[in-house]
Amino acid sequence: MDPHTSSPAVAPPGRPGKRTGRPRSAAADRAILQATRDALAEQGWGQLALGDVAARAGVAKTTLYRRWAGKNELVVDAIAALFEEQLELPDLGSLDADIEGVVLRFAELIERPETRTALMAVVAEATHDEALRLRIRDAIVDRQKHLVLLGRERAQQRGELAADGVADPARDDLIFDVIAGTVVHRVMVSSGPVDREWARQLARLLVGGLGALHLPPP
Amino acid sequence: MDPHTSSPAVAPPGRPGKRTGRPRSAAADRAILQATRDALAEQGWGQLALGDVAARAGVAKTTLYRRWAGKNELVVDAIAALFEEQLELPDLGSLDADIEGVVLRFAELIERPETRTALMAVVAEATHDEALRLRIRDAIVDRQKHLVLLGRERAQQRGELAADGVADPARDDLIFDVIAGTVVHRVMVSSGPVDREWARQLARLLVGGLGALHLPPP
DNA sequence: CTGGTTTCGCTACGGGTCGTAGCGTAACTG
DNA sequence: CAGTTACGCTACGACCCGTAGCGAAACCAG
Repeated sequence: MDPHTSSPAVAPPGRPGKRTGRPRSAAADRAILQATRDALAEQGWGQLALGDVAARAGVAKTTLYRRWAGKNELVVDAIAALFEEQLELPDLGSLDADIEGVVLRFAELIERPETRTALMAVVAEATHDEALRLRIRDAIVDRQKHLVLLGRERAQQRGELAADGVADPARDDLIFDVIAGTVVHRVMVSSGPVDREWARQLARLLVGGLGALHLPPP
Repeated sequence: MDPHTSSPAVAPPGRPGKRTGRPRSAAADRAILQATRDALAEQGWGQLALGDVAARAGVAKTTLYRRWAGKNELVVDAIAALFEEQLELPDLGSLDADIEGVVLRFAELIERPETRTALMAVVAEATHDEALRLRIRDAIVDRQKHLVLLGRERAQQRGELAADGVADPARDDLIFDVIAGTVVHRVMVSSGPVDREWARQLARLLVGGLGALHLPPP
């Protein structure tokens, strides 16, 4: 009972309850998600048809509907798989270089044709779907944010940033919104490239501005 | 010949060619665009049906299709109308205050329920539609960008920013991506409020970082 | 007033996608 | 072996899309 709560790409909870009957094909999961990404890249969100995805994956349409409730959930999982791997970022030695690295890594993901069309569309749908919003947060946003927090901790250890005794989540949120939002806007709206030079400028702007945050107002 | 090239909300080119026959109802245009915004706010992009929009507007479905090619174009015009009015921004006396004002004005538009769901969805669709991308640029993006450029010019006149002899469009683009992108990300992804305090922090970060842009690399 | 032109509302339609039901078969478990 | 669950397949009603065709309405030139 209660189907398509699986979302295998997000949370395969190793519940100890012995499952009986024929197990779900993990190969089918992978084929469906890959077919979803292919179709997204070729046709975009608007033209994406689940029947077509099932056909591409070599799977019956009913099989797809047994695992995902609809277009939104399927696409979130398909895209989230791209964000899964890269959870770490090499220490590049300075806050400036770390920000530059994070920016380039973000852009690397967002510039993919599958991600471009899917990410914005799913966020738009999430406006009227609380569950979808949480799913996006867990599967995508929090993973991005982790990289930003990682960079801040390193900078504090290096002494580049004042290590306040108390955490400042509001400032973390702001920095994250600036980095992620700027990259997304650059790619999606301005349609400009995110190359090393652009990333350097953004990093310089941020590092220069970070010091001004805790100063008293003039 | 060549229907729905009108887009009356964007460009009513006063072609001197005398039009004969029954003129198009301007009231119908307004009713359709308003009905589109209402339906967007209530149901979101995904559930938006053009037949429903026509019914809300008290207009035949065929009338709607004579003026707009499809969902994408209609929604762009419906949203663009919200961006039309506010082309100016009062001079608040300092770069810091001006940025704060621009941020609050952006948020004011983006936080509306119609805009939230429509803006992202249309940008997603524009990934595979060059004409739509240009339409969005003309109707929405350039108007936002104008505010940012206006703030920069004022700051240069005040002497807050060095008035280079040569313009630096790359820097303007960066600043615009930072402001607009950060606000959008804050509202759409982080789901956080854009209040005066948050705007103040972002403005402080930007003003602090602007000076570092033209320094030689360490 | 008359004829020409364009828009309007209305109805109807083919085509595509959605999401589900039903059935027989395949895979795995005790 | 029996029990259980997933699978492929077909079929279906429901919905929305976008267009065609019609007669009526609104405007303009003569």
